[in-house]
Amino acid sequence: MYDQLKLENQLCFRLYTASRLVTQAYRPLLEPLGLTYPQYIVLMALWERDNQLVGDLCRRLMLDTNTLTPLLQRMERQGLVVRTRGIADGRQTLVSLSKKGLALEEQAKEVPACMVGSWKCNPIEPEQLMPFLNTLDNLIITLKQ
Amino acid sequence: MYDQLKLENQLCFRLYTASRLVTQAYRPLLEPLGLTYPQYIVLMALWERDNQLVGDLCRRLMLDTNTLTPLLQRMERQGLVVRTRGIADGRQTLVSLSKKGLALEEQAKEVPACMVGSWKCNPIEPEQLMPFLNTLDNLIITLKQ
DNA sequence: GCTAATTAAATCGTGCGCGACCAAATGTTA
DNA sequence: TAACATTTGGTCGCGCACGATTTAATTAGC
Repeated sequence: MYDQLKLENQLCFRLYTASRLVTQAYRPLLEPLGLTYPQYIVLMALWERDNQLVGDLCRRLMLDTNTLTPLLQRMERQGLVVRTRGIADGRQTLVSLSKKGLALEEQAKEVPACMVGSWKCNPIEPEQLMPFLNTLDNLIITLKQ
Repeated sequence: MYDQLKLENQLCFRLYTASRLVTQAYRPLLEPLGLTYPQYIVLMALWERDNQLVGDLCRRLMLDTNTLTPLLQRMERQGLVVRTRGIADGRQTLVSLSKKGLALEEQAKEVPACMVGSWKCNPIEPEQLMPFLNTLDNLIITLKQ
């Protein structure tokens, strides 16, 4: 039995588990809006800036087209976004918010506070939050190369 | 545009992205062993303690049977584990390492060091590692309730 | 001893992630 | 302008995740 193979010594297992549990925790909050978690982050990107190319969203969310294209197609079927072919460049697809997608922002603005409010005890000391986020950002930057 | 809906302010988006990128980073290391990342963590659990019930693994990995059962079935088809019905209690399924699964530990023991070694720059300051892991653990404990 | 409730695992359906591959539009070079 | 390379999205297949349901074995109540 090698120490470096123990689950409790794994950074990766913690990240994997925490990410899954956070997504699970969002589910009851997003279900009333008819959204999955990945759909929610696509909308967050579009609420920040409407009318983005598929490629823009890929870079912003660090997802490849083989993930985003079907996701956006489902969202179009649900009437959350509209996809239109680029006029200048016929290869491009422009993703825009529908009225319904735009209106959802009003309901979604309560979600982050509800999430934090649902915790019985605070899992993150206030003074630990920024270092924690910084470490995550450094990890993302390092792994993105 | 609400601040609390900006992607850059989201803990969840960082966790989601970091987890995906870490799993991606493991891929080239695990592929030579014929393993996916979830299969790797199942094996880590079994290398720590062989002969566990499906339910034991569910609790240890915080995954439900509807994820683990098909995963274990694929691993059995690949000859990594053996699944046997409980003798005392016929409802149970005992998961054990095959010879091949046991032998893989020798190759896998290099994986964690290879992972760290592949980073161009160190994303985590040594003195930040423990607080970072603690925060992840607190997050997991809070969300598991 | 029979039935009801509980428990353990399996099954089913949907939605991601992602490697591998493909098609169309655009650029580039000669 | 014909030939080739590049860019942009899309398609396909497989392996998770996970809610919901089902099946089979055990236990509890009467």
